This record gives sequence, C-alpha cells and structure tokens, in this order.
Amino acid sequence: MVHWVSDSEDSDKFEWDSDEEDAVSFNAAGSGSSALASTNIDAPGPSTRVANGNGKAGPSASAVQEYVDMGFPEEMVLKAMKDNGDNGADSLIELLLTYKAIGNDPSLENGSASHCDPQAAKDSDDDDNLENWDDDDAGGRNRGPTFDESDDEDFLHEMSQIDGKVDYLVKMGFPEDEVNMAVTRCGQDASISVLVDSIYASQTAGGCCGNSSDHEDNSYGGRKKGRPMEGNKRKRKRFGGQAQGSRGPLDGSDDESMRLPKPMVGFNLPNGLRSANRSLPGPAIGPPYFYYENVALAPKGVWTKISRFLFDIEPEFVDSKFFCAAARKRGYIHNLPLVTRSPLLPLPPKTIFEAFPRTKKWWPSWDPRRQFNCLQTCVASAKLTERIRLALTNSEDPPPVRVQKYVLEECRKWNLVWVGLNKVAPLEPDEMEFLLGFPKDHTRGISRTERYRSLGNSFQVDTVAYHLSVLKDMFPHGMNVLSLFSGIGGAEVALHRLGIRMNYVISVEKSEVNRTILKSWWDQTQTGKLIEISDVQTLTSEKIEAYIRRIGGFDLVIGGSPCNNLAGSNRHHRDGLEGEHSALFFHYFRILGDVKAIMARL
DNA sequence: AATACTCGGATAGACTTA
DNA sequence: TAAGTCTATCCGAGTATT
Repeated sequence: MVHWVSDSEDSDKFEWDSDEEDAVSFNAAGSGSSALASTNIDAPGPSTRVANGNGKAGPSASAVQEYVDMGFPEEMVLKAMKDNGDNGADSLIELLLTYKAIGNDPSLENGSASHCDPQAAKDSDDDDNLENWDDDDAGGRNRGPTFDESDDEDFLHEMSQIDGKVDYLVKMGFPEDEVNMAVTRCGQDASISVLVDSIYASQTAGGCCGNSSDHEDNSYGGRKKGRPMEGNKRKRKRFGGQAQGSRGPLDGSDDESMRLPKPMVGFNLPNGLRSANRSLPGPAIGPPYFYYENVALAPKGVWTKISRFLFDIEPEFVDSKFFCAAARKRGYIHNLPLVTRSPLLPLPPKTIFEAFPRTKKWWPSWDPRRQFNCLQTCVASAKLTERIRLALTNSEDPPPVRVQKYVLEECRKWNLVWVGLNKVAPLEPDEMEFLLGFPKDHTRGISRTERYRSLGNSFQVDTVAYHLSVLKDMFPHGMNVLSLFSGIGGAEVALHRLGIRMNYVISVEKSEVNRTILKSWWDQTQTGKLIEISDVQTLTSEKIEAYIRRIGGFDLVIGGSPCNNLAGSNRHHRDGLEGEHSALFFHYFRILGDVKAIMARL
C-alpha cells in the first residue's frame, strides 16, 4: 500500500536519523575523514604525469568571441570551454546555459540576460552569496599544466596522477593506513582499482606479498586462488558484517566470482514472505542515500569488485520478471532501508497475455513463453520475421519439431510476439515503454532505432520504485537528487510515480536525445528544478560542493552504469573494471565519495 | 558438450543536407 | 552532386545452465 503523504506537512529538516536498523549517525561516521576531503585533488601528483599530452590547443580567440557574441560573458565561455573538453558545440552551449541557469556567473549582475527561472530564484534564499563555484579562473587564470591536457585522459589515468586518490579511498571508508601501505606497495602510479585490490590482498594474506606488478599487466582476474582464508581482524567486513557462513550462496569464499541467487528476487518482494534485514557498515550510512545499478551477468569478478568499492555492501540481485512481464536481471547496491517497501500501483501485468491480450489469439500452443526475455537495445529485422513467416506457411499445422525449434529460438532471442497467422513481430517502442513502466510516448519523437536503444538501456521503473519507495515517508517535502547516467529518466519517473517531490535534480547524461526526453517529461510533470549536464567529467568536486551549498545537499545519488562491454554480446573486448569503460563506474564512485565528504563537512 | 541468454558494434546502403 | 547522417543487417563471444 502506498502512502500518499501530503506535501503540506511542516517538518523542515531532513530526517537522516536512522531507520530502525541503521542506528548510526552519519555525522559521526563522516567526520573522521572529512578533514582530508579538502585537499586539492586538482594538483598533479609529483612527477607522475603520463606522457600522453595530445597537443590540444587551447580555445581560440575567435571561438571564444563567437560565444561572447551570443551574450555569454567571456569568463564563463573560457570556463565552459575548459570543462567541455572535446564534446562539441552543442554540449558547450548546454554547459553555458547551465551556468546561467544556476546563476553561476560572477559577472551576471543585471538581471536582463538572466535565464534564471522564477522557481530557482524563489527557492534560493541565499541569492546574495552565490558561490563562485568555479572561482579558479577568478583567481589565477592560467593555472599552468592542469589546464588543458588532462581533460581528455582516461579517468583512471587521471586518478592515478593525483594525490586525492588516497582521500577518495579514505572517504569511502577504507582505513587510511592501509591505503597508504597500498600506495607504498604498488607505487604512486597505481590506479585506485589496483590499490583496492592490494588492500584486500594484504588483508587476507597478511601483507606478505611483495610489491606486485599488478598494475602493469591488467591481471586482476588472474589471481584466482591461493589466497589464505585467514581473516584479518581489521578487514572490512563482508556484506555489512553479518556472520560469514550464514550468507548462503553469496558467501562464495574469497574468490573472484559472486554467485547469483536463485530465484533472483532481491532482499524481498511485494507480498513476499521473505523479510530480509541487514546491517550496513558505518561508512555506508548516509547521507546521501545512494543507489547503484548494473547488469547482473557482468563478467567474473566485476560485482565482487564493485561491492568492495561501495562499502562491501551485498548487491541486491533482482530479476524484473517478478515485477512485470519482461525479465531484466540487474544488481543494485544501495544503502536504503528494506522494511517498509511498497510497490507501485496498479501492479503491472506479469504475463504476456495480460500485457498484450490480442496476441493470445495468434499464439500457437507450441510456444510456451509467458514472459519476455530481457528487452534489449536492438530488435529483429523485418527479414527475420519474414523468414519465420515463410517457414511456417510452408509447413503443416502444427509445424514439424525442427521448424518449431527454429521459430522458438528466434522468438526467444528477439522477444517476438504473435500478431497474425504465422506472423511474428518485434515489440513496438510504446509497448516497451509500457513493460518498463514509463508513460506512453515517453520516448516518442526520436527515431525508432534510438527509442529502442534508449529503452533497452533503461531501468525497469516498477522494480526500482519498489526499492525507492521507502523514501516516500522520509521526505514529505521532497528530495534533491543527483542522477548519474540518467538515460531517459527511469529514476525520476520512479520517484514521480511514488509521489515523491523532486526539488532539485542534477542529471548527468551523455546522450542528447535522452536529455531531451528527460527535459520534456520534466517540464510536463514537475515543478522542481532540473539541471542537465552532458559530461560527467565536468562534474568536479568543486562543482559538487557548489551545488551542495546552493541547494542544501543531496538526499539521493542514483545511477546505473552504462554497461558497454560488461554484459551480453560483444564481450570480446570487455574489460571488467580495469579498462576505459570502467571509468564510468569510477566516476560514480568518485562523485559519491565527494558528496559524502562534502556533506559531512558542511 | 550442447544450449540459452545477453543495457553491442562495424558496416554497407538509404537517406538528408549543403 | 558530394559529403555527412541515419538506418537496417549481419555478426559475435563469454558465461551459466542443462
């Protein structure tokens, strides 16, 4: 049952104090590390720059002038060009508009050119002390070597160069001395990922491994066995500190793989009898709440590793087939309470026939499917459905087993539905919207291919909303949300459908069509303020702090990792959590750490 | 050993724009 | 008409399950 609490109640402060199971004050947890949080992570590490300077020239005078002519102050243009990197003109303009919208520009005195919408002006009670949240160009305009070259470098390499990586790990709850030892062992150049490996290796092995060369050979997966199992007393407790051995299949010793639960129902389900409880480790407890999603069937070791980074929280693996008519196996790592969950109403149909009754008429008795497989980003070609039609019309009824098998195989592979005699077809985009819990026509207006791609990458709204439903009563006055890799706004739609007001949403999404979709939905349904950012790299810790100061903090950091090369097909150049695609996860990690540290400090 | 499943990508051709 | 953009098609491999 959903609680529809009116927005008019009058308790002004955020209630972060502990649901019954997590009775640790976040302030206490966060203050220890906060002193370190303010070190300058922009400063290059000592002699560790990679020799990758791609001779990129700074912004040309004429290009700057072009945007100055459009009415943007020069300082703002220079800053935007720096932050934008190589992302092109559209992205640059968005950035400029974002700066303006949030009132970032120090030189924006007369309101004549202001894009500030009235809502934002009204909500902010501190207009006169707007942060110069990019005051680096106010001070020393040419900060020398950090200005240009590093923008394009892979994030991991960048992180390898900066002193701040130690701080990030400390911020996220790793013991400081162990982090420092890991740096000593692996060298200054080691990536964060390697450092975490090293910390765990020494915790379990007693620190006898010499300075390994792990970081050079990308060999995370190669260290499979031979780890002594003696627990170290200071080891970060696995999965929130429950007694090891009582975890069932998830306590898969210390090897790299994490077994998926069967059935994949998460910690609990609506109306389910399973009532789960868990205790979170202190550093994991908010603020903010966070919610991270990724494909469940990631390559070996990936989930173990992600979990290590995120406080060793046990992932909640859920198949959305328990929420709707399509399977979707995903893992979620979050620090939300579990006990007061409630599903979205009305409950969506859970079988194909309930969802699409008209298909029943044409559904052959030898097709046993009652639910869809995972909705993907690509759909079957017309040629395939025509081949199927021909194969069936050339057979008697029922067709021979060979034909049945072929047709069924293709139907399962491509999620085909029966729409006529011997006629199958892929799901329409609006049917996928429906299955995923989005409003009809949510993605309408872009090309068909792009709709499929965006939807295939999206959240299943009912599943996510079920997990987020606990927030409803905690935030009767609404929430501030940092939404990373937002896609078409699955998280936002879920919160909205839960009746949770969103005061501010800062959304990071690379794809322009996705940003357009989210913005358009937002303008139709929301009264809060949406700020869209195209490039996650521009969300520096300075900016995060400025946003936090401005809007009063984030209540939820939510994001799904774009899973390029992590799941499904084309895994041949996947790279787990070592290569360039993993940079996206580390952005999530970095930003969450920043938000936690800054909020604890302020 | 065979089978099922998977938040993808390079490419040629169709289409649109300058 | 050439160049750029979008679309449809084939093509895949790794992991888990049977």
